[in-house]
Amino acid sequence: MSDKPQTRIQAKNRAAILAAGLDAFSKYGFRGTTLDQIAEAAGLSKPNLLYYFPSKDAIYTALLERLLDTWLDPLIAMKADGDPVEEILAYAMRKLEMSRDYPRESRLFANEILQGAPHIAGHLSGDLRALVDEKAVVINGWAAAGKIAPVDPHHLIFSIWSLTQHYADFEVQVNAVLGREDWYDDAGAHLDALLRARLQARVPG
Amino acid sequence: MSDKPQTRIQAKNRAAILAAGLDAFSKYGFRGTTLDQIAEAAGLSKPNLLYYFPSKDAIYTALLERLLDTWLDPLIAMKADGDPVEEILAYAMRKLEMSRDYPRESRLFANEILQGAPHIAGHLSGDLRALVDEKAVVINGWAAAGKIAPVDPHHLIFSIWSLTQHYADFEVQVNAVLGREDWYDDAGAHLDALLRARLQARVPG
Amino acid sequence: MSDKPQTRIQAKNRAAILAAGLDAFSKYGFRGTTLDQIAEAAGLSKPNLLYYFPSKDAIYTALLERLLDTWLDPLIAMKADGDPVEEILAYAMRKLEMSRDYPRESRLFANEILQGAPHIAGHLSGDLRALVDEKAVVINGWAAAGKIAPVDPHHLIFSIWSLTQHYADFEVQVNAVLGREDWYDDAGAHLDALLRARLQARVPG
Amino acid sequence: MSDKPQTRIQAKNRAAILAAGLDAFSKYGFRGTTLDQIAEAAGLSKPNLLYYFPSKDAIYTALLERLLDTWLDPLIAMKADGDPVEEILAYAMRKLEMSRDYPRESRLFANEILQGAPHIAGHLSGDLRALVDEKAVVINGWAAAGKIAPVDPHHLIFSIWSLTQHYADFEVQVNAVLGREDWYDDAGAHLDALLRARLQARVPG
DNA sequence: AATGAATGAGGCTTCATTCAT
DNA sequence: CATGAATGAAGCCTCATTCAT
Repeated sequence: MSDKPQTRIQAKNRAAILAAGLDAFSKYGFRGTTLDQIAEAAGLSKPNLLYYFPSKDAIYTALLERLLDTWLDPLIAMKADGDPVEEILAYAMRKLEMSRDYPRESRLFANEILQGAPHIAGHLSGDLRALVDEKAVVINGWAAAGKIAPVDPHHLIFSIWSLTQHYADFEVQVNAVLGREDWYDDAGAHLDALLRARLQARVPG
Repeated sequence: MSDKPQTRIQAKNRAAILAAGLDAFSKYGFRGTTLDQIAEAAGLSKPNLLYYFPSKDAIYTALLERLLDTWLDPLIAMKADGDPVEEILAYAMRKLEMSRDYPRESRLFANEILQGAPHIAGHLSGDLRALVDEKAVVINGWAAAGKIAPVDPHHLIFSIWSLTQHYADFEVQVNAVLGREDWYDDAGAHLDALLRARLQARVPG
Repeated sequence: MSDKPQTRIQAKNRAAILAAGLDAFSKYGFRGTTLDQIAEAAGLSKPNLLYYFPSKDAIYTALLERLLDTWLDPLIAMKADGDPVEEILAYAMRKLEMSRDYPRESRLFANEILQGAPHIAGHLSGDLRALVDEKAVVINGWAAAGKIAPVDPHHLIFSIWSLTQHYADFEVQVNAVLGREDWYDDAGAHLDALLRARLQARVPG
Repeated sequence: MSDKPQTRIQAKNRAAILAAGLDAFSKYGFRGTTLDQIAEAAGLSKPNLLYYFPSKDAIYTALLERLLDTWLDPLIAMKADGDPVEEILAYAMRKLEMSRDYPRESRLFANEILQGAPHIAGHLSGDLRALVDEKAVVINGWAAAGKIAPVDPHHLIFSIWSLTQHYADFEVQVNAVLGREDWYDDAGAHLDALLRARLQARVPG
């Protein structure tokens, strides 16, 4: 948010702290993470760490804010003037990619929500809700135009969230059940088929 | 596991502790929960609580074990000799009901998995994997018999898990985005349509 | 001390408690021993144990008193009218036997003294001192009569105590250094030779 | 072991902690000593104390290691090329001096052994045993050369240990029985006579 | 910009003892 | 005689944060 001018060393240390914090918070949760862990992983002493961020909570909040900055980008990128099915599928695929490329961020977010979203409740019922409502209008428009099968747009979006984030948030379970870790392409194909079938379903009658 | 005979007071207090523990652990995670919270909610002093369970971990583990005892029941109940589409949809609906009726259990499980499943890693790659593999054979059989569209059975099961558990695990987000809490029927209808479309899809060509 | 009439079961349980207490206190010290340990080893519930002895301290004190009842017997048995050298040597041998036969009692006593003798300080400067002084007179008499070499009687008695109790109190060290546990006869022979040489030493001149 | 460079304040506080710990552990044993006691005596807060030593056990272990570093020095100093009787007597006198000058260390050691030597069992059957065996060879050599009377060297060493350490470990008893505390010279004279008589004894026949 | 030192609050657990039956 | 239930006090240790330099 705030863009204070930073020296190079400041930028480097702040980045190291955030990286270490992301690692720890996504793995152990807020309470389960200690400043010692973060300081150690960031290569700083604890007081020095607190020179960059005033408190543990500040690190966590900074991570969450940074996350929210990009978390919605894939949905924002879904444009009304594209091909409806492809737009929706592209959105789902972007989300799946994020689960692959940024699983820690996904788990950080999941943790926050699980705990009741204490830090971002406002964001959820504010920015997020507004964006989803806006995209719901788009989706309803596509359905009204006969470009996709009629569908509850909110729950469609929830479905895309859950289907994709699952691969990051429940990664250990996926790995354990499949017995291997190279399942990404299969997941993508499956997701494509699942959504495509639904969006192109003929209305009975 | 071992069912020692318990006095009435023991049964009552153990139940109170487990109830309080479920509440707290599902909300704050293992580390974020304190024995004081649990003791207070259970109406016991802290040492008295430890008279019934030897440690914080023991409470958590007992909850997890109790959960795992029933967690897989819906999947187990999916029978090879029923109507394929209806069996799968019934399974999904049972899972959705569980998200409605036992959201704390779902969040407890989600928390455990998010942290890397430290307590139940063995269960995941043992019992769970075996059950899923077994059901995958059934699903593949249905597809081979032309009763459902060909589908990756493992990822289909993951989809059902994620789609349904999402409503428990991300409940605050769902509520915030929808602005209301009576969305259960809509979710069910959406889920039904989504899966039905996929299972009955005609293979192109 | 107090000889209250006891039922058979009372006597049995008191004995079991004292046996278990001796075992534990001699091994872990007063603070390092828990009532749970004693109760478990005695085959009683903790409240039941406290029915027989009102407190942990009472068990410890009872053991100490029982010990003191016999602790001085070997010295008491050293008689002025016997053969001086043989009387003294017999005393030393009786003490050595006690180290072999009652090492836990010896360690219990050593522990108490090491801690500053909080429970038996009075006994030390009372009964014990009187007895030692009395025997010192006897020893001095023997020396004056030319039956043994002149010797400081108090320090002679200290020597016998330390030389013999060492084999009980420092048993693990003795075993570790010797690499075997069947050293009792050697210790006896050594002790005999050591004291005999001193008592029969010709006064130079 | 590792001699990390320490700031002056570190050296001071570590020394204060070790001094306080020695006092307490030698008096009350490991279990009987509390961190509060040590912290209070060292003039530090409890968490600050734990800033210097990671645990109660670490303090105890550090004390024990420091003790073992010098505990054997008197025996090591007994040289094969000196006068046998004087070497042995000098050893005994050095040990007696240690009982006078470092009684707390002696009691700390006695406590550890009494409890079964949980921290230093390895040392006893390792370093200690090797050293004693080595000196036993020396003593046997002296006896074979006719310089001292034949004697079991291991038990001779045990005798010296017990006779001297007794004055530290059982100090309260010695004081109580003698009714005074200035007995050191008498003890030395007695010890000298006792050992000298044994070492110079003519073999009968 | 950085660190060594310090601490108050709290967390889990133990334990001697008491209460009620 | 005996036990299940309960507790207050204390013990070890952790941790976010502050202080001093």
